[in-house]
Amino acid sequence: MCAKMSVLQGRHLGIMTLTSSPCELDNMSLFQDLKLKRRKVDSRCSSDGESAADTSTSSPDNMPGSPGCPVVKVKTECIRSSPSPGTPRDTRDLRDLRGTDTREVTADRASPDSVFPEAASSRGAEERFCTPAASASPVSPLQSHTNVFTSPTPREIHRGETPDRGTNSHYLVQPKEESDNSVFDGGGRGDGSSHPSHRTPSPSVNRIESPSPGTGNPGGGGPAGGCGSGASSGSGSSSCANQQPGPRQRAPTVPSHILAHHQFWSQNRGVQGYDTRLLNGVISSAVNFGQNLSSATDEGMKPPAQRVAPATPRPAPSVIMGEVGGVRTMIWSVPPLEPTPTPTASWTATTASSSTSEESAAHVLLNLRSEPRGKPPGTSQSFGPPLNMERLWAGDLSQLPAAQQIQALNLTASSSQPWSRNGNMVTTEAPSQTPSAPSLQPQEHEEEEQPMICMICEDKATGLHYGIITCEGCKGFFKRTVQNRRVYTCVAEGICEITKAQRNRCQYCRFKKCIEQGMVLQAVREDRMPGGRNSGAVYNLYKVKYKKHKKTNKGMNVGVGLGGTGGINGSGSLNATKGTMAPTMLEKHIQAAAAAAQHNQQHGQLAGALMQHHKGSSGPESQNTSQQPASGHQSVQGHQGHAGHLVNGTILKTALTNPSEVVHLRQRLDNAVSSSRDRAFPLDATLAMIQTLIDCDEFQDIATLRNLDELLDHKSDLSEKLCQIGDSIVYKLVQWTKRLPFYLELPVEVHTRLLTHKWHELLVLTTSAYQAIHGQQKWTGVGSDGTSADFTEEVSNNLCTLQTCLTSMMGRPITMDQLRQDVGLMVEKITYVTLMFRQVKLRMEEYVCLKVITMLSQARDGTLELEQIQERYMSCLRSFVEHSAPQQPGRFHDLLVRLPEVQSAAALLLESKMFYVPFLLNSAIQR
DNA sequence: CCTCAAGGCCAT
DNA sequence: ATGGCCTTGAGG
Repeated sequence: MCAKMSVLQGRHLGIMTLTSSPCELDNMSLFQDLKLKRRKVDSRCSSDGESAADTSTSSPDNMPGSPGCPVVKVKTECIRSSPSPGTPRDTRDLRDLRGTDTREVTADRASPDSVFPEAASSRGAEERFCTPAASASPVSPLQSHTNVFTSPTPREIHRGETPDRGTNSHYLVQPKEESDNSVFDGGGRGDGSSHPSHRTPSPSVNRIESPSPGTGNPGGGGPAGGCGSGASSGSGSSSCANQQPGPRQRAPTVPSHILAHHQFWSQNRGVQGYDTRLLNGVISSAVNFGQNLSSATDEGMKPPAQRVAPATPRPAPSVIMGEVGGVRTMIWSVPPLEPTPTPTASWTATTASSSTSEESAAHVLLNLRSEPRGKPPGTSQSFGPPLNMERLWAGDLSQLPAAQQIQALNLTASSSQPWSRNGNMVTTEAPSQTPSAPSLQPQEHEEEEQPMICMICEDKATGLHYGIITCEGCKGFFKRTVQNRRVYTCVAEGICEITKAQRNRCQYCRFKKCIEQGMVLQAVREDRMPGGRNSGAVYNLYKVKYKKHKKTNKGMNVGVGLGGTGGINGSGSLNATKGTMAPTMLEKHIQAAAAAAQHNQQHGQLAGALMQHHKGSSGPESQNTSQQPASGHQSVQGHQGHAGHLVNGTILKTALTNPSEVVHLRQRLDNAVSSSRDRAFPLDATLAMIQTLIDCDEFQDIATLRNLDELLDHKSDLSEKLCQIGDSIVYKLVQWTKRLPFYLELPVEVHTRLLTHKWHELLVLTTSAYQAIHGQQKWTGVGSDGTSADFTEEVSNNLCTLQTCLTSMMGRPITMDQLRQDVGLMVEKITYVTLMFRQVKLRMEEYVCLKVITMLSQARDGTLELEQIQERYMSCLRSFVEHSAPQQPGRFHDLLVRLPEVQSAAALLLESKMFYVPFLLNSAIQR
């Protein structure tokens, strides 16, 4: 039981109790502590081949080169698993540093350079990222580590062993903290001293000799080629460190559990904190479960009791923890010293210190006037919205500047000339790029071979890359970022200037600029096929652009009939085009089902109703069924390859630990042998599986607030109520997870990740389904025929309910206007989802399947295991639907295509942070 | 055959 | 990790 995770001793889910750490540690260090210990534990435990191999067979390019970078890098698997043919170029074998706590290693050295002076001396002229401009005083490694901590992406989850389960497989995340050789290495080819790589017009000049040393084989460059160093680095994360936060602040002595509790609810800015808390709660519970199965159902897992509201909030560093889309990123920044109560609404100080004020209470409850997410408080500077790369890789393209994405493909007269865009494009971000740089105007003399300027860094451009004119560096940077789904973080304010000299200082801002300037994600090929011209729309479009530009320079408007841009719809839902990303299992199903049920039009009516209220919120089903990623490449999952794994002890193990699940494993094995999608799911198995899900769902308990009367008592403390609700949500969701029949099939970490990613969708789905199924008694007058009048009436009803509840909770009236302004959109969206479900007459059996499917749908990082389980419930749902509603051949599809709407509503819930709203609505149903 | 925008390689 | 240089390969 080496992965005991003794640092986590949460008594129950609600409290993130980290008793093993000194109470003065802040959240950040606690979490870090946890991760580090966890990793050490893992390295000790990884006696099997995979983990060790993962460490020892890494490409030499991933070897740490020099220490001191304030970046905690996370190494991931090589996307292409071929071993690197080359030999290590760095003779220093630093592998002994791997698998150890970098913090321990680095903390002992006086200065990074003292260990590897040659590394320091080899710094290139061009500063690499992460290198503070004034790096005279090296940052303490420990301090540096706490600047940014990015936990591994799901992609980094490796099969191995799960010590705390005593099984032979683990999904343990192994963050490899390495010194970043990119920081101090001498690289710096972009210092200008090298020969410009500007492509001369005559290709023959460049085509000389060079029998490429390593590979030689032309085919080697193709997809089957070796795993070059460039491709070997997985999706890590890094950050720039233009600014270093001050030294860690010592916190006043506060009992750690109270501190943690308070910091979650009162300090974190909204959902991120909530996620983290959820995460920790899940981890705690899971560990409890793993350690003591017998107690899991009784003492250890009691619902959270009421807690005393935290005392005075301490001025701790602001920690932005958590994740939203795929990767957890933690940023530690020192808050402004002056106690400026930023309007960046949060549970922050207002919750604890101002709860006596009715105004602030309202503020807390309604989370009024919150600034855009991610905007650093105190910055009045105008710049583009923050780029959430996790969500970006999760397929949410809505945060991209849609106009610019389209602009990259749309050839309007004014903006189609990349040369001029460099100077003319009004981007809020990086407003002025070195004005001295010559802004080339193609105009009449475009045929003249003037050097092109990179639209990102103003280096010498080599042509059109991914949609815009860029240099080789930015081209490669963009390619690597997209290919590896890297997640960057800017520790400054996200407005770092990107020039040739400084482009490597902040990857986040560089990539952000790439996006803003119109580089096209979809142009990075998923299949990595070199050469040629994509026959896809993306390539054709800017091929046209380039050619037309060269030939006529006339303003032209190429119709962007680009299906691939359909993801820019603002909803961030499943239908968001994944571009280069392979469709998820869910999407495949939706597509397949769509093909079978194309004629089905039935819910356009309801969509129209919503559209009346929200123009621009496009119905998902209208798009997702027709879209395919730009490259039709789909990795064919080898089911057979996993059959052996299933046979190999899994069923036996399950039979011993969870006999009821054997039938499912059996089914899974069958699925592995022959594609389950085409097989009929036996009805009896279907019903059994569904009944299991229904039994473990506790629909009403999850969808409602039990103690609403207590919450409505405005005499009690508001923050307490909110804590209660939050505790309750975490508790219920975790309990539900642990009751799931496939709970034992997946490691705790995976469950944690799933719940962390999906909690808001699960809430919306549950509460909406509950309202759809049980709420009809209340509003008997509603015909549920999906008319606009129904929708309006439902929204009004819900708002009234909400108004009543919130007024009661706060003890002061809330106007409807205020309510509409702050939660109107969310309530409408949730109502829409509810009506959707009601319209299709959602059944309990279908709801439980959808819930599991929702939970298991991962944008792209889903493991095969997840997909298989999801597949199982897809088949289950389909089987049920086919049997229960044979007259509705399109029902299966109809149900699936509603999930993106759930996601969309959930996204609003996340933004509003008022996660209790759906519960209030449902509680009203009960009363 | 040429073009050129993909991806790969590999020294830094 | 970066970026200069190379190969690739569909399209013209």
